[in-house]
Amino acid sequence: MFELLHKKINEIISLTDEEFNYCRTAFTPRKLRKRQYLLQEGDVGKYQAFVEKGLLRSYKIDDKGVEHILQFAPEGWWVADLYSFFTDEPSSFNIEALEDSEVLLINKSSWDMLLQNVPKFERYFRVLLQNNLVATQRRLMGSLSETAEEKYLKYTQTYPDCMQRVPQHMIASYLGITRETLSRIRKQLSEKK
Amino acid sequence: MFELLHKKINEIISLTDEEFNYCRTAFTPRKLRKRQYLLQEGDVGKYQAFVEKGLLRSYKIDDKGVEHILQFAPEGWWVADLYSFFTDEPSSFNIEALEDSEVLLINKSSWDMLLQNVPKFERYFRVLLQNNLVATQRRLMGSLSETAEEKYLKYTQTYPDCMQRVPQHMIASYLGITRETLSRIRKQLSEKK
DNA sequence: AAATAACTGTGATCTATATCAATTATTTTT
DNA sequence: AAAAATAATTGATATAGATCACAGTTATTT
Repeated sequence: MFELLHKKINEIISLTDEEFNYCRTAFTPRKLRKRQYLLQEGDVGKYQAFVEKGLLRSYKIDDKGVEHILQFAPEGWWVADLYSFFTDEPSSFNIEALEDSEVLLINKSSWDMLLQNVPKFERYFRVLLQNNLVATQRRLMGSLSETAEEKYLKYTQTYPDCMQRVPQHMIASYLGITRETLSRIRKQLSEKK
Repeated sequence: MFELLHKKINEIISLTDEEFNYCRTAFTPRKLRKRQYLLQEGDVGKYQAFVEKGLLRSYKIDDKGVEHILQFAPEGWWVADLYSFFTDEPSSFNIEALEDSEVLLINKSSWDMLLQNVPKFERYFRVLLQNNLVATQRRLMGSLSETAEEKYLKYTQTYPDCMQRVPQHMIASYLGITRETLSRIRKQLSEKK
């Protein structure tokens, strides 16, 4: 159950067996069925989730009722509403399993304890955030400068595995375009090459 | 020279005098004249900069030659190309002073030493990154769901001080719209109210 | 295996914002 | 204070992508 987490942590910091055994106790495993929600808009995002198996997405619904996907989280990724988690404010995000999934949940107090007892974890999370920030900045710059087609090609090339597991209209929502536009782009691409 | 940095660090972690004195040695002060560059596209971003005085921006130029502003950095903010800083790859960003400014620079090896000698800094940077990530995610979601007018109102309300110090066409570039569109939006807003 | 629900494709039309082009402020430099 | 550079405004026109509407597929559920 904790193999992938262990492996991922080890890529960034090295833990003694004792430290990792303590770490285990901080998490609660949970299984999710396809379409099950880990967090719904309006609730407080009490957990950060590490995905051991399956695939989740976090998204938000705007004033006009349109969904916008912030993140897909396949195996080995973290997903949460960080703002809600750290402030205890109600979340504006939804987090939903797109496949039957297994996640490891950590709540705020366990997380605080973990950092206190194994300070190396400050570094682990710092590195994760750093990488996530760089990727999010790229996505933002791209969303301001690229055409719909460029975005589509970029993300299917960057996350080919993940994009294949996800329905097209969600890819569109992730890219910030409509499903109709994405459908037309795919048609064009298949015709020209 | 180090007052603001000291104050800002203290908001997140508490340092002994000894620790802060060590911290000082990690930074090099630098004055920048208006329009002077701290980093140019193609060079490696060797420093993270803390702004003690003045105002900088980081931006990127896309394939069509259009500028896109990632960040304005007034007093108390950090600015850098994190990707280039951590990987030593050439940067695709430019960082330019928009006013005469004073910054504190820290290079990679000093930064590594600082984290090694004062591990509390892991937490300081983790918290900075966390806040930055949340803000960048918001900006991304906004860029996908809001109209040009909504974006304009949101950012002038969120950063009123900063937005007033910056020429209009740069606000437009930050929002991801053209200067013409911004000009028309401002006209409408001034007419209707 | 039907029935239902979820997803994808395609045409017709609309719209917010971009682009192009020229004019008028406003700063900055000499 | 004039000249030069930079920034902002305004009009006319173009366009990428949105919206609407419906038909055809593919998955799930009963």
